[in-house]
Amino acid sequence: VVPATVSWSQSAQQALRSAGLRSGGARRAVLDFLGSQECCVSAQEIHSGAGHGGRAIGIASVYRVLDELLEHGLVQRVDVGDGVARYEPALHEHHHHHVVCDACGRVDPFSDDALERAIDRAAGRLGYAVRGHEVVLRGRCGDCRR
Amino acid sequence: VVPATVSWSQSAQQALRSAGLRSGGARRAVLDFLGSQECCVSAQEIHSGAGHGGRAIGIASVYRVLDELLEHGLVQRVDVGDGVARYEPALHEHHHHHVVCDACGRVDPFSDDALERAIDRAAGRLGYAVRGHEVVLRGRCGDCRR
DNA sequence: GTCAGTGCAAAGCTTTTGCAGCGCG
DNA sequence: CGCGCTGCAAAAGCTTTGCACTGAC
Repeated sequence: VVPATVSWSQSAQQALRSAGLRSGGARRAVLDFLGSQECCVSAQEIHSGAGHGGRAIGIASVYRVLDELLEHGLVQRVDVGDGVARYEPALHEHHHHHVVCDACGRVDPFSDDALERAIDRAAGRLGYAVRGHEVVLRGRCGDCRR
Repeated sequence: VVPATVSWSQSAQQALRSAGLRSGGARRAVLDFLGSQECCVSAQEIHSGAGHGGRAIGIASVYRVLDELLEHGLVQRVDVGDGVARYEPALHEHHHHHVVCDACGRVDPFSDDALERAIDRAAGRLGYAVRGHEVVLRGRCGDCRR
């Protein structure tokens, strides 16, 4: 699935450029890092994991880039209930949700087509123009059940 | 639906007592306030809305009581993505989820049986012992669509 | 009388904002 | 070569913790 992730950071960069935004080092570093991730990551993880040319980027830039990406619908914010916001690329081909372990904090992705259909049907019955959704399951992971 | 909410604060109080916890003024005030709410409320809202005998309760007590309630499964934590945690009584008869307006921040509850069934089925396929879940839809409410 | 519960104040975290300077287009 | 992007540092929330005191049992 490497091709898909690579193309996300590229198409995201293009989308921002089309929106009239310039491309600086910090933004490129955040895009590259996010595109290389399997699942959601926190702002702090992006901060320590992303860098350009050996130099670290400012934490403020991380939050600013994430804000832009959110506004353009290029990333999805994920809130698993531990007080830190996580973010992941909005890949429509690999749409998924998350299970969180109450004991160790581990987060795993999962996907389910029937669940998606049920959500779409429920969303249609509300007085909202629904544009996105998020499902979080909580429980104990295999390791913590022992 | 008043009877249901009244009984929640009472049964929650009883549950805590059974767990060997004492019953102080702050805890009773938080329980009464939570039981009287229609939907999820933030810790700050509980702090300003709950009081006992004309005296306000400390914000620290609010968080401590919420922690106990969470540990005993008596409240559900709700995270709609604005950075503040919200809480509501865990009423198994009135289980529901939330829609959030991206524009004005409004939060509305909704429920859907087919959605619940889809979640249960999906949860059964994971290597987790799933004990709870949360669904958040995002979009524009009727007022903000104009 | 003992010890959990409480309130206040201070500390800890995540996230936001102000501002001077660099660098993309 | 102007204006947006960046980094640093300070500020702003929300939430947690320490501590002395109150009050439930």
